[in-house]
Amino acid sequence: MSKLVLIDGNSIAYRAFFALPLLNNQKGVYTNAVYGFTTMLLKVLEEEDPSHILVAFDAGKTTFRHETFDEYKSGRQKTPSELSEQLPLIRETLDAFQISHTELANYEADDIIGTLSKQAEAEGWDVRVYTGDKDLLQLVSDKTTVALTKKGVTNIESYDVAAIDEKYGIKPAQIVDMKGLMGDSSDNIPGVPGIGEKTALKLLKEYDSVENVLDSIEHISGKKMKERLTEHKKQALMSKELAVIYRDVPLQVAIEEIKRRSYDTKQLSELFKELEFQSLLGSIDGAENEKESLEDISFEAVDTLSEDMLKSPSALMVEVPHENYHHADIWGISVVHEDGRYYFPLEAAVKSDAFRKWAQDASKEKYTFDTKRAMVALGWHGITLKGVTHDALIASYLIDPSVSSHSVTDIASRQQKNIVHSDEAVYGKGAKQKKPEDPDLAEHLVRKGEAVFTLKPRLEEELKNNEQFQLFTELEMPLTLILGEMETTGVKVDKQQLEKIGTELDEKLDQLQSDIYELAGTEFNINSPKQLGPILFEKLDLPVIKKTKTGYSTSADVLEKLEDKHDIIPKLLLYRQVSKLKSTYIEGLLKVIHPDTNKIHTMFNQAITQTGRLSSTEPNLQNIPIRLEEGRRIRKAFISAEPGWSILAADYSQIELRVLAHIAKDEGLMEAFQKNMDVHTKTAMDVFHVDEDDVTSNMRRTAKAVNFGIVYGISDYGLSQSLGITRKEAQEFIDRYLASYPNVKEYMDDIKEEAREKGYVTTLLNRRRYLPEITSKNFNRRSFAERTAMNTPIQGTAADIIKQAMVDVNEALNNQNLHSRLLLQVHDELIFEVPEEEIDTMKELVSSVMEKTMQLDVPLEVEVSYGPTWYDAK
DNA sequence: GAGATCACGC
DNA sequence: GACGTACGTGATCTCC
Repeated sequence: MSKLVLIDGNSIAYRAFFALPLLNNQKGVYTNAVYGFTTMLLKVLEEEDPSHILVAFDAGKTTFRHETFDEYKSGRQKTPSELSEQLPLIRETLDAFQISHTELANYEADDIIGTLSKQAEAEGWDVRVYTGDKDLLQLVSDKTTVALTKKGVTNIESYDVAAIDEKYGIKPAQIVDMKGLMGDSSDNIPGVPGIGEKTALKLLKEYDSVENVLDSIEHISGKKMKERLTEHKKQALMSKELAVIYRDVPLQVAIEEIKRRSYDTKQLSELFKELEFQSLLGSIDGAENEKESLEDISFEAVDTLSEDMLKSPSALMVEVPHENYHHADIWGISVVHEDGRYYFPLEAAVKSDAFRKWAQDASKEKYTFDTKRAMVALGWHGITLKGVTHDALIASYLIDPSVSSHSVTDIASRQQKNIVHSDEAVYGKGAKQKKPEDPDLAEHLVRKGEAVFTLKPRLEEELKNNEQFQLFTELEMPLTLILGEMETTGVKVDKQQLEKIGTELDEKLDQLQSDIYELAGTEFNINSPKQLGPILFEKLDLPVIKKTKTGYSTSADVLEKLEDKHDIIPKLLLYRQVSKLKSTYIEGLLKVIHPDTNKIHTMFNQAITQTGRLSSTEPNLQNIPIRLEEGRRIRKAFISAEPGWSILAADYSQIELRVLAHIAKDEGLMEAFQKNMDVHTKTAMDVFHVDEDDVTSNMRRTAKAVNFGIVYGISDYGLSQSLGITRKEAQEFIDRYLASYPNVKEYMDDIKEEAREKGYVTTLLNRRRYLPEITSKNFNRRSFAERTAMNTPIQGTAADIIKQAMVDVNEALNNQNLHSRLLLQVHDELIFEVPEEEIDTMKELVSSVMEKTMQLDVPLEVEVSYGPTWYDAK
């Protein structure tokens, strides 16, 4: 059975362009529409598996419709140049896919599609049309269906005859009559003034067509309506005519010629590389097997190491293929320096005194990619890696934190050095990942080493150009080692304690579950929003507050609004809270207790966030509950590894707002900190113009939310959500805030201007974040970029400070030969384990080092607390 | 395996 | 006509 897919090229490109942020490659070529178009194309090819396919484009400005109506499509906004530039690239992509595309002077893409679908139907084929334009619904028949883009590009809604009947109550052929009556503002088709979709459909249900409606004007009720129809008779007929797709276009392509061909893998992968569509490279059949040919590279694979193979400086690659490097599986090691390239298996390294000595010698310089991974994995094999002076991962991240992949391969290709295959190409991906044959693995690791070695000067040069070299060598590189030590040390957890809490939670869950079933009058999966929605909003008939794209929203903020409407609601909220604790924190944490150490070893990602903060995974120890007592108890399971030691927590008080006060040099705000006031109360005083004693709890709550908004860069919308007020009211609070703190206002304006001029913003230590969308014509994207511009220097500087504090504290611990150990960092706090006899020293030392780490115009304040468990350190 | 929804921390 | 709202991680459900 033949199946023809027809794609409305301009329409889909248009949708893709607006659905995606304005992406561009290194050369500054915009690619978002091409990307969106291509993802849709890949999905269509896979899902439809068509035998024939063609993409139709509009040609030129005028078509035969302009002869009927010279105002046709006039008044339309010009296509943005960022989009029209991409249309040739889309055609190029289609060529690489070997998919036919065509356009024809005097006709629109619609007409080409109409003509080919007619021909295909005559042959008895199935036809499927992809477009964002409802006009094409008129082509729907027994053989033809239309896929309309709903949201974005890949989210589509499919229309057959029944679906059109359901939605509009008319036949496909009547779509043009509908247009004739209601018109189409986007094409400047006038229709009949005063008639919209509703009225048009009502008339058509009774009279079938525009012609019949006009012939029956006297029977139609309503004086106004009669007048309108009489007066605009001609216009209605013309509008209908304009909407009719012409299905006998003199096409040059014969239908047999648009047979689907297999695509040109080489051309396509080259194009994707050029456009930097890394994620799509993998989805091209054959691309992962067919590695591009790289220039030969010579190396030695050895089983015994000698000293002359290990020089200073060398690139050192330790391949730890599994995401979690605490399990220490190492596939192989390569060393590359000026005089040679070597590959050897882990066993060779472990048994080699020469390697151990070299690796542990801080004076032997090493360049790596992801030092922490290599360091921790080697550490598990008893080798303490030292002397790393350059980490390409960290360098790449500092140069531009937004790039989606910092792999060796991608860093190399960004520097125009195609000398290393992707890991995916060599190892496969996902479940298919496997260790390749020895020579292939060896060559791959050597290539990575070669890339790291040769790219080092280029990356350093970029860092220096950005004035980030100091940030790199004196902050982030030392920090990597500290994080590695923290991860290797791990945190002791009391397994029995976790299990005990788990049992209690289970009992609660059982009780809640049966209560909920009883209140609902039925049993269902409470964890499924899809099942919960209908029960709440249909069976129990509660008011619908919010919908998601797949159904009713049942999120906590919705449920809170319904709290006193039904007894089931508080039970649900509690159920959610308890089951989150059980699954994420009890079961999740028990799962990641390392069998060898009985501790939890998280991994801090130092190269992921856009602001410079760290993140934590497997498990995430930066989101252990604290707000609600029920969850806070989880912290009782976090204990010190040594008997009698304590957990000590030191947190910066209001660090972001202090940073803001410093950056903006705002007197009102600075006063709050210089006098050590409660900052939210102070904000309430300034915003509401009242004395301290007259600040109500509600005023303070509002002020706190506004401060929160400032720190996290939320919008008026975000603030309105958190305070449960209207957007307008939220904006008023923001305006009052800025009026109270004029220098903050000035800072906000200046930083936006700076972002527009430079294209990026920086933190106190020159961390950088690019904001290309700050000049976007799209209001939402531009606004988002502006909020980011205001927020990133604040949050990023706070991140700089605590990172610097970690380096300083670590140095102090070493200098004073203390046994206390840094365990965790949670954005504004540091967690240590401390022997009894060092408690007093540490209380003093940690707070003074943290407070002195950076000299701001306002004092930094640190609060220290400690106890036998993390819970008690409050 | 991917995407949607929900929830936790800062 | 577009359209989505601080970030990052993780669990579960659902559909393919």
